[in-house]
Amino acid sequence: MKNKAVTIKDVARRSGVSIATVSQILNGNGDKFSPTTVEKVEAAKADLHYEPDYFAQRMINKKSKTIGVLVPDITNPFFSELIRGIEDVLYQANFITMLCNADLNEAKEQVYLSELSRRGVDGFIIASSAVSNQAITDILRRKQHPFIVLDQKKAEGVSDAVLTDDYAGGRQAAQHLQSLGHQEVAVLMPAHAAANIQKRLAGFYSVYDQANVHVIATALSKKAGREAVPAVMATPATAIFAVSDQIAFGVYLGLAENGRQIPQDYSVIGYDDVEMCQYVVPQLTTIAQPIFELGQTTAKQLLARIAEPTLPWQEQQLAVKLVERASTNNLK
Amino acid sequence: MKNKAVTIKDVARRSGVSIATVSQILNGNGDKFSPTTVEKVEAAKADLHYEPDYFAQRMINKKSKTIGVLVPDITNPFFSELIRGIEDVLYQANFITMLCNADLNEAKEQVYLSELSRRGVDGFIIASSAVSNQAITDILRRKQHPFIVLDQKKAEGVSDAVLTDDYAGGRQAAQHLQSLGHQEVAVLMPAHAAANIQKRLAGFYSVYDQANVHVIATALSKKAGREAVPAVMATPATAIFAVSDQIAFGVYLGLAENGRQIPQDYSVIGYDDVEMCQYVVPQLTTIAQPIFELGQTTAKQLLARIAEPTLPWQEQQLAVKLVERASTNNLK
DNA sequence: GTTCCTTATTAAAACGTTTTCATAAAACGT
DNA sequence: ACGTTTTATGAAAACGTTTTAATAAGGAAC
Repeated sequence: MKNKAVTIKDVARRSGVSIATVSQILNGNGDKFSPTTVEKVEAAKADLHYEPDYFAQRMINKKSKTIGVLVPDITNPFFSELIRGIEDVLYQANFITMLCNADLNEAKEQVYLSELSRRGVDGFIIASSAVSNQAITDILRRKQHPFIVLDQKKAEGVSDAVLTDDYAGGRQAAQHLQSLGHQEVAVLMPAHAAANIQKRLAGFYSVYDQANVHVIATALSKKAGREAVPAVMATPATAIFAVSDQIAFGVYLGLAENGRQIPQDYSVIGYDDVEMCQYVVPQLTTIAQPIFELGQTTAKQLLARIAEPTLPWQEQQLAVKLVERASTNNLK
Repeated sequence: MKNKAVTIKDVARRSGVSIATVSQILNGNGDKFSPTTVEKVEAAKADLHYEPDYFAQRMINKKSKTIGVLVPDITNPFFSELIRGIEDVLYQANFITMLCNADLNEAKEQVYLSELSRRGVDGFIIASSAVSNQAITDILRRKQHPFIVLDQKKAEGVSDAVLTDDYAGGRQAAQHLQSLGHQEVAVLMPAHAAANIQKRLAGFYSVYDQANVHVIATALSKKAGREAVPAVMATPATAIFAVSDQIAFGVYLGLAENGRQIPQDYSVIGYDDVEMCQYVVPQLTTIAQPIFELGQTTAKQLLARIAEPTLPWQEQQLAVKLVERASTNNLK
């Protein structure tokens, strides 16, 4: 606590010029000054280890080259992969990303959102589904923060969005199972699922008749997947569509505990294509979302909006595709 | 962009008092003012949706109630669980945590570190092993930022630290394998491992003779674990000690690809006890680190240091324990 | 040698707060 | 009615920058 921070005044004093001169030179306008002056200032800066005070700077330049990312749960590999994609483009654009883990806690989400806002981030990426529209509207819109909501579309024409084609994903899963000869199938998904997950079910219904699909309410976790197994076994289903790989991993355990084999007794298909799918035995057939690319696209779009705030709202949709591995069995 | 931010002046004007009065009242010193004044100010604040400018405040109050957390790879479940623990205590203490993912990239790490520093975080938790001592010394120490390095001890008596008992962990793994009758065992770990991982090996050697352990250089990833399998099979080992669960998961796949069964052909034991261990088939026997608690302890210690910067450096060590599941086989 | 550009530099204002100190008004004691 | 204390409020300084407009000094032009 002894070193009182070195300020621009110290640099000015040591190099025998005014603070205005120091500021100019240090901000790249050095060509307007004589070489000797420039050199003196540079030297003084180096000697003193001077670093401009961030807060003082921000009082003038309102921009911070930072963007805030809000995710519901960092533990979920989907989000960690997503973040990788986001960081990939943000870092290259010299933005730094501040990540907040809302931890499935809406209050926390609010706190982080307003905190990031106060700290002058230049924009937000919100992957957290719990954020109520109200919170978004209140905080983000009033402060006119550029933001982009990811992986779900709450309201039309009111913000940018990047989505994946959930309907097609659900449809492909269904088509795959049907082509394998499964007549009755169980779908594992949350009771009050976000819009994107609802669409997966809708896509599924475009192939299977409602009478032949058994929807079982399951949270988006391994634990919930495991616990859903008895309910599945109470139906005539021979195949299971889990709307997230996490659920599917839980199902693996649940099935094993009940002495059932994958894919002989049950075919299972997941959703997301998290890295772990390849390491589980048998390897998990799943609907692959381009997670990394989703992050990249989102970040790019946010950057575009920051650069050009008056652009019309834009909505992008990324394709998904079936990745066939070893967890589904042909009944024919 | 039309609404120029509302400042304290606007509030003062609207409520017919001075800005000093507004500031006092809004900072909880309202009892020094007449009730009517207080009420006018509160009303004006509400009407105008006034929020004090963060940067202006920070120019005065140097504290930010934020701590920066640097991790090497958010994708790794070990770190995501750790972060959960950290956030758990930080959030309760009304601190907000800013997470930066160094992405195994040392340059990125440096950038984030200095960026967080500039932004006036009150302290750091550094779980990122790539940070060179040099960087820590330069940035953190010069600025006198409280910080704590996690999961490794680079230098003695130079900072706080929280560790787990890696030596005991390695030892327990070895004892378990030995008690099962394994004579020759393979250890999968990085060639230039961090200090904590080296200790696991040391602990292992306290049980097994060096001649009977076959160390195979393996990065800390699933992919690397998978690729290490042929090398393992070239040794007489009947058991595999992977220094992280990630590696062990890779080994599962690699063994399956080579037609070997766990635990009949090979016993495998992991390290960390990530949630996924329970979901893999067979369930993975592993050395459990108290990951969440590790995060909590670290955060608490940092908070203690911030509150009392002159405390002597403190070092805590947490216990680990063997969790026996289904991936190890008794040869006797 | 006066006028007029350049060129190199700086004084001062601004950013939006918090805090310290002074002051006016009211209340009190006598 | 007058000093004294208390209460309620505001003026101004400070935080550390960036930016704008002004100034001094040097040439060049005539």
